[in-house]
Formats: sequence, C-alpha cells, structure tokens
Amino acid sequence: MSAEPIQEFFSIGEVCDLTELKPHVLRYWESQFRFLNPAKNRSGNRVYQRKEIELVLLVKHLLYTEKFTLDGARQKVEEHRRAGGLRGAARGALDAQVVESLERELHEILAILDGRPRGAS
DNA sequence: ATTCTCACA
DNA sequence: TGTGAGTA
Repeated sequence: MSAEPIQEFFSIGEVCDLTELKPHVLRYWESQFRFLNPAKNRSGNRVYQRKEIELVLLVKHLLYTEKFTLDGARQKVEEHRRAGGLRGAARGALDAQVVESLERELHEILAILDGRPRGAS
C-alpha cells in the first residue's frame, strides 16, 4: 500500500530551502563539524540524506537558538551521538525539551516532503 | 540555472 | 559569515 517514492537524497540547494540556511554556511559547517560530511556524487556535488538534515537542524538549533559557540555545539552534538542520536539523546543526559522541539521541526519538514511528489507548487 | 573550490574581506 | 571569480 505504500506509494509515493519518498525522496531520499537532497542537493545542497534543497537542504538550504528546508533549513533556511545558505549554501556557504553549510559548507563552512562541514569544515567545523566532522559529522557533517555529505557524500559527493561523480561530479563532486554534495548529496545529503535525511540523517544529515537532522544533524544540520540540530547544529542550527544549537548555534542560533541556544547560542552555543562552534566549540560548544561540537561537544553537544557529540554527546547526542554518543547517547544514540537524536532519539537516544532523549533518554540520555540531554534536555528532552530540545530533542522534542527538534523532532517537531523535523517532522514538519519531512511531512511536507513525504506527502509531496516534488515539482508541484 | 546550480554547485564547486578557493580567495578575501 | 558574505561575496566574487572561474568551473563543471
């Protein structure tokens, strides 16, 4: 009964639309966070997967909303990862509040994606 | 049109 | 972080 071919890969441009960030910011973060390394296709273009969009949103939240420094955000995200990712962090040593709000933001975005065959406005 | 790297402010 | 140059 499944239907819509869910979009699995995203260009940097799509990720920017989805996260409200500029391409140069995403590329810069790549140089600051090892866990933010999207694969490159044959032509060298970044290919993002949903997991990476989650990371981008987490970093954006830490940096812009919680006003962490690059170093602080780096440590925080690594904590999240050691705790088992976005989800696992909830039962870890991190604020369930943040995780909750992130999942909400994420769901809003992914919901639109999953229910949208792309190309329609 | 989009994205990429690199340089520079 | 923002912008521009020269590519692919």
